[in-house]
Amino acid sequence: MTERERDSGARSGAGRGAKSPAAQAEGATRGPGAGKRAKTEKARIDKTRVADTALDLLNDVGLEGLTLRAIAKELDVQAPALYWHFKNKQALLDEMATEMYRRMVVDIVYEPAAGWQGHLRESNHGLRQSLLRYRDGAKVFSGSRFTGDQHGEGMEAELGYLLRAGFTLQQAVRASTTAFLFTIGFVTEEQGVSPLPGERREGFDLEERTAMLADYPLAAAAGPELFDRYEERFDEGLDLIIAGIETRYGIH
Amino acid sequence: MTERERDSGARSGAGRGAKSPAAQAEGATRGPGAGKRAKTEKARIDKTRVADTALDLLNDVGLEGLTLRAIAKELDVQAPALYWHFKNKQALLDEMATEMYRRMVVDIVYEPAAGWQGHLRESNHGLRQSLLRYRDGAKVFSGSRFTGDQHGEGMEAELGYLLRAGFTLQQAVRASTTAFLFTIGFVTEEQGVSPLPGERREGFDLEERTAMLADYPLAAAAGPELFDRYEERFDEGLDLIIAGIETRYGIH
DNA sequence: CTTGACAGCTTAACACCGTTAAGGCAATCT
DNA sequence: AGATTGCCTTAACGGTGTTAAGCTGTCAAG
Repeated sequence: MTERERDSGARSGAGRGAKSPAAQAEGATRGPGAGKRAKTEKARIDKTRVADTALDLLNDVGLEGLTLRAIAKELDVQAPALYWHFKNKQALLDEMATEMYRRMVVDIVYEPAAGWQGHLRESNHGLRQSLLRYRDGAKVFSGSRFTGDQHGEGMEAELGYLLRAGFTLQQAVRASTTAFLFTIGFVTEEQGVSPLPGERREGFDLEERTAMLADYPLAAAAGPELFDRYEERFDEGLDLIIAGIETRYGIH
Repeated sequence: MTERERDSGARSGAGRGAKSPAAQAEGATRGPGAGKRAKTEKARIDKTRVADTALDLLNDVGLEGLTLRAIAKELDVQAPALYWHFKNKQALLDEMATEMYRRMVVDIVYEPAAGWQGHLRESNHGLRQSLLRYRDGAKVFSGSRFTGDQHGEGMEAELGYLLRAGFTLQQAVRASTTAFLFTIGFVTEEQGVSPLPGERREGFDLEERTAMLADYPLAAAAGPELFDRYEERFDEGLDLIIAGIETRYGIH
């Protein structure tokens, strides 16, 4: 118990004759259709449905409020039931992150003629949008690891694209991870101030900050460039990185 | 209680005739000297001593294990005593982050002749080193906000340096935050794999990963460039960003 | 058609968490 | 000397992730 254990090691674990649950067709019995989170229907739960529900709930209550009991309630189930499908809460969060990634891959559309610069821009734009779609999305995403190997496909495509553009494998990895890590850092910070697009967390009054930093005029003047105009600043940061890749690797 | 409240608003708060505690000379009574965390001596506690102790403890138990009861025990005190000095746990974490920043500022030495590129490199190197000094350092740091305005000084110096090198204020802010956010993202990811220099978290076996991604040869081959060689990769990412700043802003 | 197995849930409970309420004690001020 | 007040203690509350054990419906084998 000293360290979080993750799901390394044998998967046999806790139960009596535990066997990992089989994947299951969705909404087999009736499926109310487009209705959001139908509370009335008591259907079987499975890994995917739990993750979906948890992602929905995340936007209402945030990461702190995302308790197993709350998720279970949304599913018309008792909290320990979740342990049949997940080893622990972290495994559920991992599944949520994986699901976020799946949706991201689906959402991104690549303009064929945009070149590797456009490709990198599009994938990181898509990443940011995907993270912003959920409250505390960046924290959930970066605090978890993907389950399975489905992320391999997206990564393979991105690396392949860069190699064909003339990158070495090492250059391709370093270029894309630099952009990736910037995006993660950016959105983490962004959501610390603005948890969801349009909302703004308390205690981030720009004028108040300016007043407090009156002794440091430059730092004070930097306010809007630090806690506002996220769209523009993200684009600019990404452009800086892309320009650096062009210059340093000599690929245009 | 729906949202974390932070210490916005009136600082009067909880107590009966609460008055914010005065800063206090350290180890007034005896001060056992260089001994680490002397458990025997029962001295007065204050904000700084609590944050120091908590930072020490952090390296032993990690962010998850950093409970108020554990911190209190280390200080030979009961947990609720901490509420005399801090509004809540988040305020304590904020103080820890601020203390991390203070130590960082002290540690960084700037080579005068290095130019703005060297300046940016040095400050981000210093930031990374400071975060790596504590288990979950990046998470603590990026999940908190500074108390007071002491960070204004460092920011003022950095921005001033860039302005003198020919940057506009906007360029200076965007250049330095891009590097800053990359560093935060990088170390967050790094500490997810290697919580402290030398240690490595379980479940991150490189060979295992390679085997799992056998269907995706590029992604598989990228392993060492994703979960190893952090020093080198950080330098490279930073260089990419600096090169981009040079190119895009035309300042060399 | 009965009988077992077993997947998938429920109920009960545990240890621990952050936090609050109330009171006690010692130093300081009047 | 008496009151004040800074700083800490004890007790307790509601909530958390997690485990143990038992119940129920489905479904295949006899």
